[in-house]
Amino acid sequence: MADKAASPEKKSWADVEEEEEAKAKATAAAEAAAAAAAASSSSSITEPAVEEQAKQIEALSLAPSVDDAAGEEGPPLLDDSDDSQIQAVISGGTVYESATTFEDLKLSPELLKGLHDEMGFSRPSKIQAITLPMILTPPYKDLVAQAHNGSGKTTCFVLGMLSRVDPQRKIPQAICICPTRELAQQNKAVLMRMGKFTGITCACAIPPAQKDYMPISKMAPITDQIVIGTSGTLIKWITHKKLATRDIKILVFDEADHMLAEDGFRSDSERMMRDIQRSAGGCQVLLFSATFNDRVKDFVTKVIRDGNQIFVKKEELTLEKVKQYKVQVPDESAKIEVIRDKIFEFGQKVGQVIIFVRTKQSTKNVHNALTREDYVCSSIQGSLDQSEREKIIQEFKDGYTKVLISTDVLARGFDQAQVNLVINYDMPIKFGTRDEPDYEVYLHRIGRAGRFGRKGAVFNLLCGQTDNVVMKKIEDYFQHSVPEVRNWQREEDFEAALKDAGLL
DNA sequence: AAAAAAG
Repeated sequence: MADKAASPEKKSWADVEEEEEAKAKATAAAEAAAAAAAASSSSSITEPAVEEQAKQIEALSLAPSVDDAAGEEGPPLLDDSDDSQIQAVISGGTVYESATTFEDLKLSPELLKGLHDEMGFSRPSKIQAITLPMILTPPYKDLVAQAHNGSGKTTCFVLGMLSRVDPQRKIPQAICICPTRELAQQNKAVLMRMGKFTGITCACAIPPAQKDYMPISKMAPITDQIVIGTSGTLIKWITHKKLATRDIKILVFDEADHMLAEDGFRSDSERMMRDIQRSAGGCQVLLFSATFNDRVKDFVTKVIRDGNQIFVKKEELTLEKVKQYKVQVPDESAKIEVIRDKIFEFGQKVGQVIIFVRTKQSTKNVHNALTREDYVCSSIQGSLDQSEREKIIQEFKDGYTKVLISTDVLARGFDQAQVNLVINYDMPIKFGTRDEPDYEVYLHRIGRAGRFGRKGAVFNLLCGQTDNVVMKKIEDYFQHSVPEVRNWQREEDFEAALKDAGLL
């Protein structure tokens, strides 16, 4: 309680790094909106005390989510003292105390040690404070939770899995499904660090590299308590009885909107859910993502009927600290020129860069075009052999390569704090359309910069009329106007943009 | 016109 009053700057995991300007103010405001959404989405408020709390939360949502410099009029800035008014969030008639500290959550000493000593987290982030009690309190209701990119969702479900697993029993008790192998591996790495002192083990269910191929019949049954993987391999392990599902207590869908989208992994996900629910009975389902479009949200709320729900309005979803820009270029070769001669000039000084392209072939083309003796670039896409994918990711995470060209394989979830510049070489388009943006992919891509409230910049390279139509639709959708870099040939214009973003 | 996973 005492530290609550004396915390003008929010000491959470956002500031593990040295940046003191990463005060996570934007995150706090945005997450309050999440809490408000949670309160308003619950229809059955009965207890008066609860109702009052819900009103407080609702009131918070009226505060602007803009911080400094935005210059918009309106009520005063939502800061941490207001923020601390959030004590409980209710949903479906169950009351949950929001957690102020990890200690409030009655986590095991081993887990607390992992959080503090290994991860360096001092306090839960907002989404963690709200969802962890929901995840960890009986009757272990299902949960669908939306929160901003880089706000700490992974910790929510990793802690959930680690807490609900019995370390003494050497059988699978928790499963996490991810859309890409990279994300599965990353989540496993986080879980292993956080659970370092628990003795809990974890298997990664992704296809092996060519050189490690082994027929499934020769594979030993899984004895790890937790399995994290991609849908195809998980299903394969289950159908070949290498992964027993009867003791699964918790099933997590990371990037859940994509895992449940019709043009995503819905059929695989439904099959997993059906099989596990059938063999394990009442297993808790957790759905996490930064995005849930109306279509998916509609479907999800039908699937998770009796669960807790937290949603964020799409207008409040863009990260304040990640400045977006558009750059008009005459043709494709100008895109290369801009990246090489303008953006790299400054971008390289600043941190790491991810360049998103639409097709696998483009990763190679752009890679070749950008390769010069003084720039170390690498590129990744899903057709590479697994060992190659791992090597490229490792080199990037180690900071050996500064510029990574990627398809949307890395659009979601990929977490590298040093990435503060994202370039949309191609704009994300819904498959089968010419000028219909994929809003969710756009948001996820730009979320690769600005992890945990850090500053970042995005350059959208626009060439031709359809690109402009797409950009305009994106601005309208998120109700966020994107300024233009005036002249693609002027280095000073890019310098100004990066300065404005706080990167220079 | 096609990212992603996997058979």
